[in-house]
Amino acid sequence: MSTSNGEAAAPDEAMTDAACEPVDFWSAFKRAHEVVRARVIADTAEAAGLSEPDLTILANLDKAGGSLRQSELAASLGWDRTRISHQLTRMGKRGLVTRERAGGVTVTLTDSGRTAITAVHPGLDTAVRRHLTDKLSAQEIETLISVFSRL
Amino acid sequence: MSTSNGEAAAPDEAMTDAACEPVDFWSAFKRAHEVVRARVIADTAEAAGLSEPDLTILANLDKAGGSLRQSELAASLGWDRTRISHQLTRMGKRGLVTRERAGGVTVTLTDSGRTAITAVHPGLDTAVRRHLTDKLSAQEIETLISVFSRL
DNA sequence: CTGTTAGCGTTGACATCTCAACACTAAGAA
DNA sequence: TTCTTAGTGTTGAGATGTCAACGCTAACAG
Repeated sequence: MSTSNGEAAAPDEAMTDAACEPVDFWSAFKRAHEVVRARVIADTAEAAGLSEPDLTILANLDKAGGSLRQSELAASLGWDRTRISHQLTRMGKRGLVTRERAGGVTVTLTDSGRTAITAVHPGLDTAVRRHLTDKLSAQEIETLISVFSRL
Repeated sequence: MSTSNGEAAAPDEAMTDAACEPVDFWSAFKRAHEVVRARVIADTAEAAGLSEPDLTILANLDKAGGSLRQSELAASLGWDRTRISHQLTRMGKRGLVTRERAGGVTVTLTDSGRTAITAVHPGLDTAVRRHLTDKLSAQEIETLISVFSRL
């Protein structure tokens, strides 16, 4: 409609032509991440009335058996202390987790939280397949794993 | 105990190397994106007293010659209208851009804004190379470009 | 016992992002 | 003209992320 200027504005062009500028390659990376993120969250968290950080915390707690030290949660996610603290405060108000002092602080799933993550978990795997891995060949996935672990 | 089959997957499965599950592959994707983003921003925007959204807006305005319709800015970035509006309000208060009504709204770099983006631009390219493309082989970059454009 | 140090978590202020609701303009239909 | 519709931008509220400053606890030295 408006971008008839033959150069800018079209990220698709930047992508197919990314070999020329590292910055365009980085833009394509950001765009791909954002697109997949939005689709996966729409199919999982949003469909269950949860936010993305809610889902991230709940999934990690569930994988660890239902409770974790707050610092371990932070470390396993690569999150800041204050970010975890604020997020758990919000989730506590909504009844998804509880916190108890025991040396550090131990975070535990409530029944409500366990119910929520149990309901979402299978859909999460399905959504990631549908929006990401199903669109890639086995060899591409291998390459990406190698690349991601190097960064 | 929720993951009765999560880690007990038969060894003969011999999945394509690392990421046993799509969800783990997705986590690695998110982590890689976040790591590169943090490093690039630290070396560019933060070093110049700008935020990431500041830098994104300024770079796009500069590439377009210094001014753009607000709606075109939003379209070229894939951002929401309200997001652009709030961000430009903040940047306007800091003297980086001006806005004028002309049918729609035209956004223009101030001298201050142009100075800022001009100072950062070369460092941006360098940072992306250092933290991203220099760590990848030409073939890997080719593969990633193909993957990103498919998503 | 007292002071120090380090680790862990909280809090408040502020920046950012999203959503819903509203306002303004332009173009076309009645 | 008047009404309607679409496109565009703003605003306010709430959720989220980041930073600096603070409080608490444990370990340890004096």
